[in-house]
Amino acid sequence: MNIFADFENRVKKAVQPLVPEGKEADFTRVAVEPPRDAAHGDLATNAAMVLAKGFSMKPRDLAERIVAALGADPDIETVSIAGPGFINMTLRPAFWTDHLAQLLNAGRNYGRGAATGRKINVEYVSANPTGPMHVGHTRGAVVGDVIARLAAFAGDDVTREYYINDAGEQVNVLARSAYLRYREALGQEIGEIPAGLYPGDYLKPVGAALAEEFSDTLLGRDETEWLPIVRDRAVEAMMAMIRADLKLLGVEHEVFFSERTLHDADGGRIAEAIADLRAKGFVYQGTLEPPKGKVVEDWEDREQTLLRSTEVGDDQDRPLIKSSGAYTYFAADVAYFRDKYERGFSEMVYVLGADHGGYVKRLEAVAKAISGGAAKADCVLCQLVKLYRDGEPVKMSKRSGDFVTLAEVVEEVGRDPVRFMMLYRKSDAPLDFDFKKVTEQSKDNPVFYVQYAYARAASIFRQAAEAGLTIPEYDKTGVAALQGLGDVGEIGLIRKLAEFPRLIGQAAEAKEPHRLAFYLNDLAAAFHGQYNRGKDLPDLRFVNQDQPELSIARLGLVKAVATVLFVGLDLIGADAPEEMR
RNA sequence: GGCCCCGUAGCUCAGUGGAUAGAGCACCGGCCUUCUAAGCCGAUGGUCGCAGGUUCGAAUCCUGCCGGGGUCGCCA
Repeated sequence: MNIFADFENRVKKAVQPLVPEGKEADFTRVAVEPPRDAAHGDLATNAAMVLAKGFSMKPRDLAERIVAALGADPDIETVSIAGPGFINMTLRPAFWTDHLAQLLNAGRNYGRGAATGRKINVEYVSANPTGPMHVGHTRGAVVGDVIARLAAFAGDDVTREYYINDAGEQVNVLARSAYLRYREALGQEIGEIPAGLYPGDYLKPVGAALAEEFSDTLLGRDETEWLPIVRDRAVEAMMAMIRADLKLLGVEHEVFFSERTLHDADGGRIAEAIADLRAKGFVYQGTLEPPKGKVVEDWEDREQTLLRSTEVGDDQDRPLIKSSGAYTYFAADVAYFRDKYERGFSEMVYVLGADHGGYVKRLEAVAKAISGGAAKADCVLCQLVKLYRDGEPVKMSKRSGDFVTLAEVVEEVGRDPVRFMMLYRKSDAPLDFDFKKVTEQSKDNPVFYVQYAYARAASIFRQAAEAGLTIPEYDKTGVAALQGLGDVGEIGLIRKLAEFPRLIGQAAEAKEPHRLAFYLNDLAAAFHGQYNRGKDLPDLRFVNQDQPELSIARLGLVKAVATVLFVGLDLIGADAPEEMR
């Protein structure tokens, strides 16, 4: 179904007999791509340029022989050599209409990859369970979610995972904050929330629930007694809130992994991981250098248990056990990676905020140390989102707890614009999000533009139905009906559609979901463009009373566009509306 | 200071080894007394931060600079 992969194989077959005696062809760099300029044809390959040296031939000479071999391919209409040795192919119109029929037969499975057998784990969001999701978490949530959807669609076995940081000091702070609200719920005067505790109102219901459950029995007791109880209730409540927020965004994880389980039984899982690494020779006792070029007050040079991560690509060895004997946060990370590895994943994707860029190397190092290269860590960094309202920056103050929450954003503009716009930029570039612009109904707003393309297709079908036209099933017998398509814009649309399976593979492989958003915008533009051509040239209109057969063929094309738009929007997690309100 | 990300048209950005580097916006010029709803068509606009290198070929890969952002911990 991926015509580029298809023709890549045809090119390789054509080249195989041309391999000189005693030489071997290295096909790894051979590619078949859509040419930049449509005037160059439908497909282009660099095979002659890439292989010429190994064959001890001149690129153009080799190209001529490849061209001769490809000339026998019945799907190729013309094939020519251009520039330094490009081989340009133009396919027969029947190939395109046949491909269109295949697309229509595949329906919403068009572009879906065959099962790869690869198990990949995508960890994303993993926000601390200390409050509601704020807008800063949104990008990573959407990016991770769509990376997972793309990978699954491309054929991988995907698990979406959320790491709950429920073992550190911040959840103790949460517990103390909730305890204050508990006292408040019992009618005590608590005054200002002390600095260092979480001031948000969202803890009031937690306090009330505690008062309900325990009445005043937690009062007057030592913190060591009430803290674990309050902490468990508070973390649970925060996670319920976070899940609800994520659901508003359409984001769901299969696994919520508790950090604390790694620490249970005296840190059994962590101890196992360290023992494992120790057996592999990566663990030693020692001291670290203070960071250079940065003044660290009260630097203490104490001996700790360290991971020799520099051995596997890290900049610096990392502490596993503090001089106090406690495990570091990093040690839990190591145990967590090992847990994933033991669950059979060969690729761990981490979607992180850009401020975690420093973790990339150490995570990659952990992957090498634990798996010996059998599994890899793949980090995707998401830059900040800046909020605007009609061009003016939205002020946010973290200190006062006056941040914009994810729920507020979704409530104001809707799930679809949020999801789409979070992808309308490379992850590692900062993103501007304008509350006003993302809901504008104009060509400048890609969310609207793409959804409108789908709605327009639906509208065309409604008109066709009124005109008494129905779309047949485009199975093998229906191919003939499509052969009336031949206008340059129509073939252009089919070419654009044919790029979809390739794009899916590339976006999934590179973990770059923004490519899908841009592709959909391009496809929508091509579709709107063809539609608009019908304004000046009535012969090109999709529905044309005078030419019912041609109209039916064109409806097949519209159906194909609608199908790919639907699948693409679905992968982004946005609706494909039948009409715009 | 080390490491990571970014630098492409006036603006916002695509383009992860291919051909004459693209899109939207802005600006400019037409069309918009009609059909297929939320405009359409066209033109202008570039030392791809700089300098080397690898390659048949570099915005893309490597090295070094310049500029912007992030990061550095026995924190979580």
